[in-house]
Amino acid sequence: MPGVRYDAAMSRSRSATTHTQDTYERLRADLLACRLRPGARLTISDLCGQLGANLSAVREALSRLTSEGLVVAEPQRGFRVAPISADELRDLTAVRADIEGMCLERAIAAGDVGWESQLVAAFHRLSRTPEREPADPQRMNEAWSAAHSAFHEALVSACGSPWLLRLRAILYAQSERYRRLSVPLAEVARDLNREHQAIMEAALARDAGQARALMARHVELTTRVLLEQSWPVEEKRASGRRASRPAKEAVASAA
Amino acid sequence: MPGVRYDAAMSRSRSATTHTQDTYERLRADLLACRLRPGARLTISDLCGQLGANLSAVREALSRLTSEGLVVAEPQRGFRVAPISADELRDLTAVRADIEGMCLERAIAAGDVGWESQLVAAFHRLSRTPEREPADPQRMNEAWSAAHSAFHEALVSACGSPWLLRLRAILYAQSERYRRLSVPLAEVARDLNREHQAIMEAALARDAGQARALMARHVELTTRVLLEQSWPVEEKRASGRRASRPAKEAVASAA
DNA sequence: CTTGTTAGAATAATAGATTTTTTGTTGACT
DNA sequence: AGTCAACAAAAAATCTATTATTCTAACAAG
Repeated sequence: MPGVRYDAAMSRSRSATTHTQDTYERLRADLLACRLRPGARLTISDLCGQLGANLSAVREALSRLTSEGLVVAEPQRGFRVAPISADELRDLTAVRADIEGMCLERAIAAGDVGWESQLVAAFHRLSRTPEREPADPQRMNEAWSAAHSAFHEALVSACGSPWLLRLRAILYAQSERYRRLSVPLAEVARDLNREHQAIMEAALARDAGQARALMARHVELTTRVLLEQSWPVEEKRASGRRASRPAKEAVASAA
Repeated sequence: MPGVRYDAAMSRSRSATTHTQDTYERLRADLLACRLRPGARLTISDLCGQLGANLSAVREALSRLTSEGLVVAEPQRGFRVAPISADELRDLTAVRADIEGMCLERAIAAGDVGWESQLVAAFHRLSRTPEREPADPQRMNEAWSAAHSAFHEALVSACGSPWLLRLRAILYAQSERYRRLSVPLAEVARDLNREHQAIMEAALARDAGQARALMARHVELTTRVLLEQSWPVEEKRASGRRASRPAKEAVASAA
């Protein structure tokens, strides 16, 4: 009787992932997209409702996010979304420019034709994806965000050092939150495609110095845009709401 | 009646920290000291018994350690101590040499006399602490380990970049596991005090180039010692035990 | 003797209930 | 009026029970 094999296949496909893992990924996406606002209190029971998960799952997911620096835990007072600040942004940008540069240099030294091809493909996809939601130009297009991440990953994928790539990934995720906040601000002004293309061409030409310089400028430009806006992203504490919403500080995607 | 204030003070002192936090710290210490061996299966219920904690606390602690790369989670199969390998050690060492160098360079540029004093103090303590347990020279002295960590932290504390220091801390912790494994191997052969002193003196002399070079050599030496030992740290799988112990792969401190 | 199957035991994942701690509010007192 | 303590409501932390999955090993068939 082949019934058993069938059952096994079903159960395996049913739980390729675990409930906690799911919750973690959704929370992480909400954090990176700033749908959960920096500094906001994260009430476990609310999150359970919004994500359809239970206490344990949410708590575990938040614990993981704590070590990633996207959430902060305060001993008997629960979790908050990690705050942001101009100082941190400056620091983060400087460090990220260095680390991305190191990765890029190694990738340029070690990359083969497979790396080149994937890079070209990632650039093509990115350049053909609109940066903002066609319906609402204030909002970033999720597909663009994914393509942008994939392009930067392709650039450094031949780096050869798992640890360097891991550090890079941490910094990229942190920067993503700030990038999201800058989107509603800088309307146009900037030709991102040209910047990306220049970095790619320097990389393909194996000009490590030029590639690093362009990458550093690319990373720093987003930061400058955000810092020049008189820093409008501070957490507003206890400001009287206009009664249009309940007293939720944070609004997740899964409501 | 002042009874209330008294109660409040008591309850506050009773729970300066949370149970989960405790569990996390103890597990982390066990991991860094390799009392939990790389690759070993981490059975939640066993850990509960050894640490006197409950499921949730252990699970949360393990989740945090997962993002730190000290533990790996396998979807429906629980947690394992993160494995080690010669390849990873080589990578880790190279990256850590770079990052420590960057931190050191910045600290040398920015450090004031307070930094110098703390560095001298940390070196003094380290140099007066025996590296190995006097009773059992195969085992590393915990106090030395703490002093070593404090010395390296003092070296870079004036770095001025929280993110760079954070990356450094991740890499330092990872290296600590390998360092522990190398202790029973390299009997003497090496004058660590002299190495540390040389780095300190270069730093105090504000010779960034020299300090970086010495730091890199320092980091790489431990690695070389370990790699030259024909890599004796692989996880032994399912080798028949001599029946002296139960089938526990991992033995924690709190048994 | 090897390979594959299956029942049972062990363990991980999930869910929910209970206990502490914090927080916000009311009311007494200066 | 303003300050401080007691109380009540909310939320976090802890603990326990239940369900689902994996692992072990015994057993049957080739």
